Amino acid sequence: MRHLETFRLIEEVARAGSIRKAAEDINITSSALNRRIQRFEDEFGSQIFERLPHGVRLNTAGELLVQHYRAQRSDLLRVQSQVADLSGERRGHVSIACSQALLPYFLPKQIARYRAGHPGVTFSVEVRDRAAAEHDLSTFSSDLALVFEPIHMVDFEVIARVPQPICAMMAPDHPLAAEDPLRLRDCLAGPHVVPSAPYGVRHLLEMATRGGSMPLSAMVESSSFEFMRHYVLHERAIGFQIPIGLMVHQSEPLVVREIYQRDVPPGALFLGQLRGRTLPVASARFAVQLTAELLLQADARD
Amino acid sequence: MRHLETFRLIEEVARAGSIRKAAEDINITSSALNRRIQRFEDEFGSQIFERLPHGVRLNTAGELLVQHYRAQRSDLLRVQSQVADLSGERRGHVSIACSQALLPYFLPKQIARYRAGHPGVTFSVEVRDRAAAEHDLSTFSSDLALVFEPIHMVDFEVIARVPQPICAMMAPDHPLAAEDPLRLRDCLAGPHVVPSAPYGVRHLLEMATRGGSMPLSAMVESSSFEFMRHYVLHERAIGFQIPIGLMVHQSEPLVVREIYQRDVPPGALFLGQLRGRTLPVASARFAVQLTAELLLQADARD
DNA sequence: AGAACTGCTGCATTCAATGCAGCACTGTCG
DNA sequence: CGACAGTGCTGCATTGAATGCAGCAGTTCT
Repeated sequence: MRHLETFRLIEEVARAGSIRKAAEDINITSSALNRRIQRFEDEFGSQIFERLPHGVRLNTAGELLVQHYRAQRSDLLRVQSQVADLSGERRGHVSIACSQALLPYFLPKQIARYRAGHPGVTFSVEVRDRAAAEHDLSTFSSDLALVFEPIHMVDFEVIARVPQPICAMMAPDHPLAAEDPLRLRDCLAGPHVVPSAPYGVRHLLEMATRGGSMPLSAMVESSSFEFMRHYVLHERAIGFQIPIGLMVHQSEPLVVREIYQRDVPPGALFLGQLRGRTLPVASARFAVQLTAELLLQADARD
Repeated sequence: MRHLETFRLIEEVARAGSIRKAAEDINITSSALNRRIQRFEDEFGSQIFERLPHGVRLNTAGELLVQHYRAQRSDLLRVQSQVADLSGERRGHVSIACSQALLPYFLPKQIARYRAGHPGVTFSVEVRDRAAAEHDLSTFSSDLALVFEPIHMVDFEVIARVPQPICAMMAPDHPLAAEDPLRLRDCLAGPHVVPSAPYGVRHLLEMATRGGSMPLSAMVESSSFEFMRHYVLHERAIGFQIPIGLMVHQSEPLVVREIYQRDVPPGALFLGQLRGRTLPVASARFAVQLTAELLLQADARD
């Protein structure tokens, strides 16, 4: 336990970029902090910081060490959670990095449902684009990632995967509101708004229009799906989103229509964890619940 | 680093079965040790020892914790070894648990060859039966296991696998020395010596004779293959061993003959590590060398 | 009943970790 | 060029957490 303290100091120094600055943040003297780091480097057998004229920076050994300690800390949490679990306590914490689409409906409902059964479990939910979500997994700052169309997948171990067709959203009086099938070219012919670059929906739209006669020509581009959802009600425009981020029976007068799948191939929503990691009980159980629910939704759409 | 000290104490107490006894072994007072353990349990949030009238014993939480710390310590060694490696040092330690057959020829040669290239690397070799070898992996007391016909394979991740036919060994003037093919029933008709129960060779012989007309009826049973190898030269008996434990051109006048494979199916020699573990560089490199050599030997026999 | 264990705890001591002040050095800016 | 604001590092005195000592309460075995 105590040792993780030393590691916290190391992490703090790495973050601050200077021993003195880190010492201020932690409220100890710089000399004490300096000595602890020197002592650690002695015991460890190698420098972990390179000394620059304007501070310090982790060297390769340091990076390796930080990675080790993060894994170790998370594993200790897992053990504690397992111990709590075997005394029937069902305590713990679940941290999730997810795409925007999960924020309004899906995750709140799922978390509330889980907490109804296990009130001792706490949650943290962070919005991340698909690159950042994977990064969060590998730094152990999130247990689970729930993202649309992840990119690298190297550290990402897939727990569940459900297809998500791209949908168009629009005002009820939009000319295309009743069109069937709804073609992509018709959507793009009129005014439309698209998500900004790092998002999966944008990526799929790019792929679909590449080489085609009808390019993307968005009048508004945004990183917020919530903004776009509201925007299409004001200017008669088309927006794009995946079904899990939209409710069928919602209060707003929004029409949601699946785009003809030949025009835009459906992407997939991935639930994943860091490859090879053993999750704490609470996270593992919640992942099981999510998996079941996702498969249920996928079946319902067929 | 320092924290692993506390863990060493915990391990010591678990081994000794009593705080006072452990304190004597470590040369500190029992009160100090007692307090450290209590403090740890406070920080950890749960008891890890159950207090019995005659001492203490790890409870379930404790077992979980010990497992965690062993993994953590070994991972720290891996990091240190990687750090040493990136400064070009090629230091480290490789610990191997292996079957007896590897002791006389194979491992000495392989280790010497490896150390010729990397003099900074040290080795430890422990003889283990196939159950114990796997246990050594899961307690992190060995990096690699090289065993004939392992049993459980749950924590055992196979790195390489080579078939090893059962061979009969005998004096040059034994009546069966020139028999071709050499049938198992002929071997068992005369006096023979067999390995004791936990060994793979014995297991395969049992399987081969089960239900057959010619049962095992060993006059001598031993846990030492070296003993058996020498014994067959004194009384005109047949012994059994796998090829890797025997040299073709050896000084002793011993005849080694492969038994007709329809009579006794060949077993396999497995090189393995703990499932999911990342080995220190030295161990990983040595495993690569072993794998190459084993495959070479397998090809040579075809 | 007494001896020999066990884990646990109050009190004094000790030693490792800390805070303070100051040194040597580097880069910046007037 | 020189004052200045940074940096990491170190000698010395102080402090506080960890230790040792002695003793308690409880159990088991002789």
